[in-house]
Amino acid sequence: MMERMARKPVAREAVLDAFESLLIEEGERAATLDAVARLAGVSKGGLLYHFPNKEAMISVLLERLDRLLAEDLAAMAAAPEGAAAFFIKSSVWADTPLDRVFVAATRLAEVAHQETLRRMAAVQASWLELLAADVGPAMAKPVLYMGDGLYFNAMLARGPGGPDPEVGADVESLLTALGRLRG
Amino acid sequence: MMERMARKPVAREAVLDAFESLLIEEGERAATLDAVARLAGVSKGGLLYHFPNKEAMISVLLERLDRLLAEDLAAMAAAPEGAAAFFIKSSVWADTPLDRVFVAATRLAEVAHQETLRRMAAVQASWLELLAADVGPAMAKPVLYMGDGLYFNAMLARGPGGPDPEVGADVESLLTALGRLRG
DNA sequence: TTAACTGTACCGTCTGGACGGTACAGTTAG
DNA sequence: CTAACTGTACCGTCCAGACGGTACAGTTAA
Repeated sequence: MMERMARKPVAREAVLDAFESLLIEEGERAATLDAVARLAGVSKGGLLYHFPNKEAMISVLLERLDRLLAEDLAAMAAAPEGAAAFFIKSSVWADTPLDRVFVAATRLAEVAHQETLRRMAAVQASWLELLAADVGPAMAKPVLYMGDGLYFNAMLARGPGGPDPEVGADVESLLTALGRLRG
Repeated sequence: MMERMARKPVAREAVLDAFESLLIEEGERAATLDAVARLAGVSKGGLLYHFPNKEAMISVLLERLDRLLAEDLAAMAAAPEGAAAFFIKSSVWADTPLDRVFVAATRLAEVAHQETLRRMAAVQASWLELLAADVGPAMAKPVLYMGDGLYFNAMLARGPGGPDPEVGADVESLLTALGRLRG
């Protein structure tokens, strides 16, 4: 098979990972092109070779989000414990690839990045649909909001290198609550 | 009564309100000193006359938050429908002074502003305490998270001049859910 | 087989603008 | 007279992005 590329673009993935990390750990303001290039171990020129501008970097990150989210939605729909329980459990930070892109995207949404906001809204709608199929349309929003609230609080709790709080007990109480909502 | 000031510092409140508005509607990055001064109808020199630096502006905004929050907590504790129902109802965006400072503070927390993060954590703890007194310690977190999730989603839904979604139905379903959690 | 060439994957530097903040001289109004 | 401003000019830093290179893998043609 012929190789179209002279060398493998190792920098490209490294840059994307670095961008994601900076968004997660230090917020959008810290995720400058210079900082991303530095963390990725790439020169700024090299970064801009792969991503002509910052917007392009964001857009590729959102593609990564879409891809991982599609997998997650499939798993949620097929979860034996039910979509709602799956959703609650997966609302806790576990440092999975999906968690990482999702939080990174949240950082962008926070600074009112339009395209990101649109995608996040679509994501919420998808989740709501699956939840409604599981717990009924009336209780879908309460469940969605419980999960989102868990996420929200975990995000607020992040300091610089802050230890992730013991959310295990929280998940337990949310699952108990879920049982009551199911009635 | 003697007037110590030659004129009333009208600019001061105007600046603070403008800062708040910019944080809410356009995010932290847009809330630059120049932008704040412009929106407040004040010169940049005038702004810096009252607030020697940006940090000072933030700190006065957080004082405003503390003040309004203390009132809200008192109302929540005394609410006839119960603290939890009061909390859910007040988790919806109503453009009250408290809503405004709170969302503004959230924007600062989002960019990892340390002092803001500390205050927000304290706020959550206060709410949790009152909720636990109302619905019991086991169901306090689920209720807290439902309210936070509502807030979180409202924030994500904000576009430029985006119409606030019909959250009335959401509140209804959350109150229904609250009833089941109590039962 | 090898020299000439092509395209990809980078590197390092520079520029123009924005931002936070300083300084300070003047103006208005109680 | 003094507090509350306005307005402008400026500084240092940081940032997005442009630009001109370099290194080298693969391709082509003599």
